[in-house]
Amino acid sequence: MLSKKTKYGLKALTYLASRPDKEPVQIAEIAEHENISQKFLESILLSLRKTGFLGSKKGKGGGYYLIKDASEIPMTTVIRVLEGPIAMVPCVSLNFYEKCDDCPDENECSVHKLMLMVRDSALEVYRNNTLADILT
Amino acid sequence: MLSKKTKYGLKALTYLASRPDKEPVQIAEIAEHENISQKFLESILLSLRKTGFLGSKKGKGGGYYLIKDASEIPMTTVIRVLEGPIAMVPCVSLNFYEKCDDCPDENECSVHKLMLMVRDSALEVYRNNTLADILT
DNA sequence: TGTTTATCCTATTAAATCTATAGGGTAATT
DNA sequence: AATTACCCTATAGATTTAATAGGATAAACA
Repeated sequence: MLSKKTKYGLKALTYLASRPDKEPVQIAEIAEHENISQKFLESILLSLRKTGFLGSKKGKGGGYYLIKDASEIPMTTVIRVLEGPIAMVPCVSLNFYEKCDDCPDENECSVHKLMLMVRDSALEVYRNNTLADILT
Repeated sequence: MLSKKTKYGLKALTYLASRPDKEPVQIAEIAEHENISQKFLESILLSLRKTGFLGSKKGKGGGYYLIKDASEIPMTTVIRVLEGPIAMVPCVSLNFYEKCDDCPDENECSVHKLMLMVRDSALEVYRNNTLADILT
């Protein structure tokens, strides 16, 4: 299940990307427009800034804005920052690999085999779509 | 993230499917072979029996066994029974649909648009693979 | 320079979900 | 009758997620 954090983060990025100009947008405006708890959104935008997706400006007329063009923001990196691993089990994760406690041999594991295919199919979608592609 | 329940359930089904005969296998044997808590596995196998994947036999020589041939058990149904919805958000789920509280219009939602693609790609994998296909 | 605006940051709590265990009941076999 | 092994409910512990609280910091503007 997609976390609210990821959902809200995506919505916020979309809202910023659909803006005609690149002027800073206040948290309050995004929160109201997307029906998100303002304080919760605040922490999400903060992490998106720290990971290099957003810039911010303090004081009057301040807010958040996209640093890069929406077409240069692939979904793979957005999902990994907000949601974490794309893989459903750590043993098939490219960026968050971890061995299973049980399971002596991954190559003999049916779950590994299946989840490898699922990961690849999800990865293909995320790699083929940027923020610009999911604008409505 | 895939739940342990799904992981263990899949492993148990695989273990039963890889058996040469269709004789009942005891919970204890599966639990030991797959490194699963026996009591936890017990509840998982119970639900797999109730949903029609397994048969069981009590008393000495008893245990669980596959009712159908592994090649007739599609991953879609296994995943839905063990894990729940295949979709990552309820608003794109075929079998567990639910409208989002926020989001006045699904057709205008970028998350919806993206997750629809992800669901379809996962669905294709699950539909094209039966229990027989993931045996190692 | 002081007030207002709005982001920045840490800590904490509330809620939900997942994982596992406890403890006994029931049915079949020998 | 004794043993074996599944059946079933309830509950506790652990982890994760979602949200809130409360103030610190920095920029704009009169």
